[in-house]
Amino acid sequence: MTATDARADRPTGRTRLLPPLPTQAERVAELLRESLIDGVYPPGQRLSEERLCEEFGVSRNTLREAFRLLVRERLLVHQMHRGVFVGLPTSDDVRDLFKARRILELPALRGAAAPSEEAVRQVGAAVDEGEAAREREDWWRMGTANMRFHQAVAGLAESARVNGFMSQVLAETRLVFHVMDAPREFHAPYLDWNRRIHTLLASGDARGAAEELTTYLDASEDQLVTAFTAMEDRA
Amino acid sequence: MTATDARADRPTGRTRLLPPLPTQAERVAELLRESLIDGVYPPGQRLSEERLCEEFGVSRNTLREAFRLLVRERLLVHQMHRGVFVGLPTSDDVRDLFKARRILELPALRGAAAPSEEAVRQVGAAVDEGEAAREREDWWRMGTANMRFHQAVAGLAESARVNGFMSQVLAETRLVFHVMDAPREFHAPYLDWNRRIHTLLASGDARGAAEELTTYLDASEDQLVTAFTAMEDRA
DNA sequence: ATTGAAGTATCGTTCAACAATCCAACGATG
DNA sequence: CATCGTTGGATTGTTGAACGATACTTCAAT
Repeated sequence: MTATDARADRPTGRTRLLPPLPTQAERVAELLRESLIDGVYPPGQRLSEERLCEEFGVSRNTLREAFRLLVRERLLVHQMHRGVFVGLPTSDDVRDLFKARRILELPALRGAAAPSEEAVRQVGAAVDEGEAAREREDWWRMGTANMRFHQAVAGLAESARVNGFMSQVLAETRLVFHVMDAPREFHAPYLDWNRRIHTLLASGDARGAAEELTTYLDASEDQLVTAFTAMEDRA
Repeated sequence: MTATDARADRPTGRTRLLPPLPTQAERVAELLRESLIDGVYPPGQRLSEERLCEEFGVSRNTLREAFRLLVRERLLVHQMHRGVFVGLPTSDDVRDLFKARRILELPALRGAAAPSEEAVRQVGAAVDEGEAAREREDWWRMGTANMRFHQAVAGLAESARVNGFMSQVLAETRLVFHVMDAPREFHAPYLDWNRRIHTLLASGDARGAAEELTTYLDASEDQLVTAFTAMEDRA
């Protein structure tokens, strides 16, 4: 502590107007995160520090900072002296993810007795986007829209932290879909469910919407878990 | 990629028997985390890289890796070219934290129609510990026990991810208590509530337990928010 | 009092080096 | 032939120093 500790020792209380100007590590993490949910790196694969800091043009230390972030989000797993690997979810993980989704999504939907106009609109927008993508047979965007739908449902809780948790859960769910690469026909049947849920929600029947979502989640989990256990037994 | 790419490129599928052997950055993060929830560093204070890597005996790079972890947990906030600061929650944060707690705790409690013996036992243990601490007038452990109670309630969901989210939320809540340093009389009245909730839960009345918890959370939030807004207006 | 121009301390990032550790391949032993 | 040490190479873990970039303070000038 020097004589004149010049630096202010508390953060600006002002709410950020300018975007926080991401640091390099955060930018690398963002790029990696998108690559991961896009399935660029197959689940279970090891990510070489040497190769990636070459690829991104950053130093090893910066890359490692980015790794920590994604490990915390469970997109990567870290093994001492072995390196980081793309997450490889198991059927247990699938079950746990759906437990978390029930906890996060259902109360958000039920609690939406007087939901904000904007939040409901976002749910509807995701439904529209999904149906449009199905029309165009753009299966990738359809899957993305489905994720956005569930993100919007959790968004009804109007909580920054709940939103953060939910996006983590959904990112990990993307990994699940990549383990068994069958995103096409997987999301398609659920679009109608999404539409139904939104209709009930918009009409004020949060209760009914929650019931629909419950059966949705049950069905989706069953489908995934059976596919997973079959795959695991085969391996 | 050398001719003989020796390293296995997938993580050991086996569930961890040996503890993951924490890396240095994780150990530093753990120490810092405990210091933060213990209130060693007052909320809002800036944490100097130079001073802390001296204090912990690690290099700056390693310390920065630890910082990333805690920033992600919202215990620290990071400002570009300014450094990291201990989180300084506002009344808005308090409200958001309670939204998240309602989402996480209430469904876990309600969904405990057939709760695991062990999970309920842990809830009871936290209640016992709290009352014992009150007896001894050990206010610090009493506060800790109260946190453990709510962690155990969320634990009824039996989901690793939900548990992770909950411990984050509670760690941040500790920061809230440190902002207005009044942990003593704050937790005391809630112990009886905890006892009541556990009794109802153990007797199979999850519904009633959830109602008790609802009023608990409402009261606690009100108390905190009013204290916070008063403090904020004064500043 | 306000503005503006140094000065300084700290952060952001890179680089190079070394120790620790894991893994594959090899070879010895039964 | 199978099993078990040993060894060598590759990768990660961590450090220390360096340099540019930025924000805060100081102080002078208006």
